[in-house]
Amino acid sequence: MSLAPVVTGTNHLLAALPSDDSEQLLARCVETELVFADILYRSGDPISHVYFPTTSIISLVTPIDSNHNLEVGLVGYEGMFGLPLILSVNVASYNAVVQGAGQAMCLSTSVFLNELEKSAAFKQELKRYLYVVMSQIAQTAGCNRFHVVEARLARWLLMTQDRAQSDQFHVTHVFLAYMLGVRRVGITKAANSLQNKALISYKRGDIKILDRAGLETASCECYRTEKALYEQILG
Amino acid sequence: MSLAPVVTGTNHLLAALPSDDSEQLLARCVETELVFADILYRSGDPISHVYFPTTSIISLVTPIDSNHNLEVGLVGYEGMFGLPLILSVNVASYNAVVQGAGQAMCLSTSVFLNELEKSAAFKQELKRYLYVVMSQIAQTAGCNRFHVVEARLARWLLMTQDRAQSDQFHVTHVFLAYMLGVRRVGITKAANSLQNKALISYKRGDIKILDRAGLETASCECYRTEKALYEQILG
DNA sequence: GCAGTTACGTACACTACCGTACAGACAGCC
DNA sequence: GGCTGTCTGTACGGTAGTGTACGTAACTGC
Repeated sequence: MSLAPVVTGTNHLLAALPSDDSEQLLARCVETELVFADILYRSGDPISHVYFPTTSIISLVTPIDSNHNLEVGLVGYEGMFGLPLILSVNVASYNAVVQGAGQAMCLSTSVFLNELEKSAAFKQELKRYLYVVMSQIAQTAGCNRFHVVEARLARWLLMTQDRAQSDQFHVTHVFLAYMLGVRRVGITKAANSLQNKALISYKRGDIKILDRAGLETASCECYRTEKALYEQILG
Repeated sequence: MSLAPVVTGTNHLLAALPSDDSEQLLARCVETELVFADILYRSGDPISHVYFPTTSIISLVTPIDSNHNLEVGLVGYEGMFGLPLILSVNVASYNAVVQGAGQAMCLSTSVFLNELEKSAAFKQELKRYLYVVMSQIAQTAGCNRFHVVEARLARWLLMTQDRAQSDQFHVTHVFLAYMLGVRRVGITKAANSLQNKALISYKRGDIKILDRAGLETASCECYRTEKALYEQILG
């Protein structure tokens, strides 16, 4: 999310710590490979491990009713999965789906809670991150309510590009439809439109961002709002 | 939210504390009258006071873009306003609008933070409440995305009835339209439909719940989901 | 008692999205 | 080459919602 150049393979929350705390913490982390489309947790599950993505991306998806799911957040190198633990609740509030394969730093719950008590800076950092996530969920809520599919798709692509740290990544229309809570056909139309405007190109799930600035124009203002909030609170 | 009878004029979060903590805290609270339609805070404002409603109701409304606002949460005697402070962030994430006039216990931020440090039970209670609110926001997000206006209206009326602790309260179609993020006319149609089914009656803003069970059937399952979560975490 | 304001009802053309169905295009595999 | 599964494009009727406009009823105040 930062505009500063990012070293691939680091997690911002961990990197922002004082070097003492950071070294101690990293020593206890296990670098883990997250596999595309894996479901790490389902809403209601007890949380046994937390994840700090470095090159991977995790989607937070909330089940609404028997027919519907909706993505409410995206976690990449700028964030973490396992926030309920900060609130002393050991229950996942959302489904956690691996949306982009890659690496993540992994800690067991007990070790994580231990480290949390040891480092005030760490705790502070994560509390602020939780605040940002709360705001983002609400923003996403409204975005899903008011904005058209094409704008939401553009926003999603931008957010994913930020976290993928690459201008191309793999994601099919079916997957996007699931995330945005629309029909696959709705994505096909919107994606086609973005492609006709030469903002993106795609072929069998391989999406490439061609014109980032244009995509920002095509997206709703939610993208900028979210980014600004992150900078304000954690920048 | 509890099914047990509720003494009007108490706040659940405060009442749930050990009697020592509770007495200490109540001694520092100032009972305040909240006026209908007052905006206590706007998103981004620094938080100078926190509120624990007893007979009042506060709506959390998130501004989405220049044309749209959306209610993401409802705070009555079961909750509080001022949660960001628990995360050490002194910035309101949402607009706080008085949706039901009445009393609330009020604390200045400094006193609140002080009390928070003094009582582990208080802190624990509020962290759990924050967890519930986070989940509810996501649920509301999806509800707004997938469910029809009539079902959402029914849910809103039920939630408000719980918090108003009365089967009648005052709210106009315009106000409801603002909260649910739809046209006023959309509310008129939905409300009319509920009235024709003899579930509610209304006249110039005075709404009366006639058939609670029927209203629960007419509402989406989100109402039950939310209630169940609250019981599970804070019951 | 009239005027102004507030609350609710109805009507109309329009749009985004839905559910479903079907067909073409491409990739991997035997 | 042909088969199979995956991914994308197109098509069609249906619906819940939009923006706008206008009308009516009820309460409020001078």
